[in-house]
Amino acid sequence: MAVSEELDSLLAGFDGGTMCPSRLVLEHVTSRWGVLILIALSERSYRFSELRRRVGGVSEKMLTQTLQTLERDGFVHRDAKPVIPPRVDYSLTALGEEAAGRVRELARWTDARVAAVEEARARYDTARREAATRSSQ
Amino acid sequence: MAVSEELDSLLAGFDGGTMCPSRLVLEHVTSRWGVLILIALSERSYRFSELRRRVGGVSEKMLTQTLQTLERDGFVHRDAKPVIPPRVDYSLTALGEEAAGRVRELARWTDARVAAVEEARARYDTARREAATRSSQ
DNA sequence: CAGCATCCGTGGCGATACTG
DNA sequence: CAGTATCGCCACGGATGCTG
Repeated sequence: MAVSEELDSLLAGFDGGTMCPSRLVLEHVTSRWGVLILIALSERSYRFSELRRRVGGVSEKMLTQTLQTLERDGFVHRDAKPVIPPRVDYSLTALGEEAAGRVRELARWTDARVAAVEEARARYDTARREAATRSSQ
Repeated sequence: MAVSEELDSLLAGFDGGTMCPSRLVLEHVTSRWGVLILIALSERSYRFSELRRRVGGVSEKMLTQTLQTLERDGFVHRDAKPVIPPRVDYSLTALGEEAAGRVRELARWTDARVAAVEEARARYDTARREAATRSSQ
């Protein structure tokens, strides 16, 4: 229904025998650290360790790895200045800004709705608990 | 900068000692199968095996697991009819529709931009290859 | 049909050590 | 400082078999 027959290949997961490319891209963008890195870089450009501090809990390895994936996909621009000590600035490309905009929308919505989600969880948990005690009687 | 100091706790990852709740919710919504399930259910309601066919590549286990997470978070409504053979319909709640809307936006954008991403990858790969041959000379 | 339980492999991810 | 390289765990997720 609706207006979205164009997402068929994404949902199908295959594009004539091989893995659907758009699903791969979507997984990069929605990956655990990809989301947070895109949001951080949509604020401003960051140096490597700045970014590591900004995105709480990310390991050095995952930061490197995710940045490389995002750079390869054309979302992130890596500017390595040939100085000592090394200095590398990361920023979003035009493509990255477009993606980050959507991701931020989702993140902002999530942030706004956390309370509603936690209420739903409480209802779910008590409902399950009551069902459990009832069946054990 | 910009308009988004409200995402600070999300980026920090911690909310006064414990894991930030909004990050958990975001991870559920952006999880590998969560994204695709939300998109599918935004078309219409689906029965379990219907949904399994609609979302290509998802195993029965992951479909069950992801649906339970989304149901607990209040995104998905589970309607189990007491009939034989069993029939269970899944649909989005109002909260789920809101989330799915954002996710769909991202997915549609991704679908539209796959070509640009693949061009970026080609540029990245050839650039790296040239750098490699140059350093091996 | 719609699950749940179990086993089990892969790789995501963190921790550590080393380099330019 | 900004990485690369290596090791190792365990959790995500697939395959199989069983139940109401």
